[in-house]
Amino acid sequence: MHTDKAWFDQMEARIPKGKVRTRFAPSPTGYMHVGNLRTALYTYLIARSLGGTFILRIEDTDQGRLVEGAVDVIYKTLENCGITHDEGPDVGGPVGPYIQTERRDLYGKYAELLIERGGAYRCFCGKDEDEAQEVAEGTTIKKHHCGCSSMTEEEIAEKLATGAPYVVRQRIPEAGTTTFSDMIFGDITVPNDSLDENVLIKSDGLPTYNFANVIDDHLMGITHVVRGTEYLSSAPKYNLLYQAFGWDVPNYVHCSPVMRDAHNKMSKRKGDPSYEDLIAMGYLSDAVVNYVALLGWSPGGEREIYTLDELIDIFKIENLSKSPAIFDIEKLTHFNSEYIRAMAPERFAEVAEPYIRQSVRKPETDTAAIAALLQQRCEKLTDIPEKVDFFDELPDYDIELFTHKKSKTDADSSREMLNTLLPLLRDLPEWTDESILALLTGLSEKLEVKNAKVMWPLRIAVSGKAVTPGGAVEICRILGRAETLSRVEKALQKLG
RNA sequence: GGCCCGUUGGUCAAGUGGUUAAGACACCGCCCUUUCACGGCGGUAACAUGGGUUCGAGUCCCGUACGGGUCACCA
Repeated sequence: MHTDKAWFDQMEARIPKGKVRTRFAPSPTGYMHVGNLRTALYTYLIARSLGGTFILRIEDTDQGRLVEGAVDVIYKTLENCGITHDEGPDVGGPVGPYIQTERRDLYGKYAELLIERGGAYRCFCGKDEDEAQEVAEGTTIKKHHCGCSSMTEEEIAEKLATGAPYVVRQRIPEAGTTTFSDMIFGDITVPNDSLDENVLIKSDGLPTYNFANVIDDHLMGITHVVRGTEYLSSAPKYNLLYQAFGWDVPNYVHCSPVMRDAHNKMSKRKGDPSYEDLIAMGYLSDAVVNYVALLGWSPGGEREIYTLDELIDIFKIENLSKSPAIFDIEKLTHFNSEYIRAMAPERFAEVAEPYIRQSVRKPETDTAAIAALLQQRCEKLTDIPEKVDFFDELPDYDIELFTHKKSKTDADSSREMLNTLLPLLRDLPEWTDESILALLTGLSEKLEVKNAKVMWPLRIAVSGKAVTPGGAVEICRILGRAETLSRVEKALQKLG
């Protein structure tokens, strides 16, 4: 069994050189965790800010966890977030394929090469023999240790001839230390005897993450390997692998996790929202991206609101934080309301429309006018239906609402005011914001009372709610004259 | 348990030997106001801990505590 040098040279020749190349390599689970999204974002920002190439690779070597349609979720999420890839399964590229299961033949060949170079060996021990490893208090974990690593050529050939199943394991030097360098954490040195000789190729012939990652990152010319800190302790082993192949070691960027609280990572299983969940909860994609960028990274100034392109301009790897960050939905909500308020009114009307229509079904109602009232006073799109439901139907309200200390109103004063108002509204020549406002302020001046004294009862009468988007004037305008008069009459009946 | 990493207000965080230790969210108060908001102004609140080094330490070193990661034919 010997390796084909020409073929390896050909693979090497495909690798683009001289440019920063990063990759986002999710495994297709069917949804995008917030932590994953952030990793994708940082990976993208590193590439873009350094004028490099951003690649999407799908890591689906775990056959037990395949999910239908999961890859589409990844495409869709990245697209919605504006995180565009230059190479990937859908757009192709010079170093494809970009799906690991489609690369399966590669790994075996590189495993052979590694064995030749002394960086790995075939291990014929069954799975069972390894299961003694219990991670319990007070127990010392014994590393994998078997005689396979020192079998002679003849013994190996003999085993292979019998068709015995085997795995390929990494060979780790027994003594000494290994040092790797991370762009966030700096140099980290570990004793080699703390490193286990992990499986690189499983008995089904597919590679483990440990191996596939190194091979793919190298063959794809990845210059900056961005991933979570859960891989920090495996990094020395990856370094040893690169060294055994004689390859350049990439820059490592290990990002700390996004936490749900001080002790636990965000997780779908524990009910934490994924990206899709947040969108369904009424958050804007741009706001989510902006907020997530600032979880574990800070540009240093006082500004917090940045577009994706602005993030590209100011992103620096050294501003990434070493410690975990807790996801705070309250702060996301704040970002979201900032984004909503900053939208062009027409654009907001567009995105708000379906939410308004959830509770405002009368076709004649001017939803754009309602949107205008809403824009400055909603934090999430999902706040909308509840805020505007009174436009369709006057709720059954308590006359206690007419009592408002600050406006100096109560049921009696409101009855009196509405009685005065009814004919004036009926006879108002024009039905516009300006004319209604003029009527109401004119009346308060004439009666020498605060505006609120006339506004409050009218707003309650037409909305039946203590809190509304917009005041009496706007609500009357949108309801139209007939509906306004009818609601004022109803109020007068209630008030006796 | 071994190895590795981390620790500035409730949360996100700035800070790279000399600061009254920024800013944001949340919270509280005041102002504005046709409700609620928005907005404006102000306030409460932090360097885990003990030793060093230094004229001087949140910033450097060591220990301790607490937390996290990892120790799979999962990624």
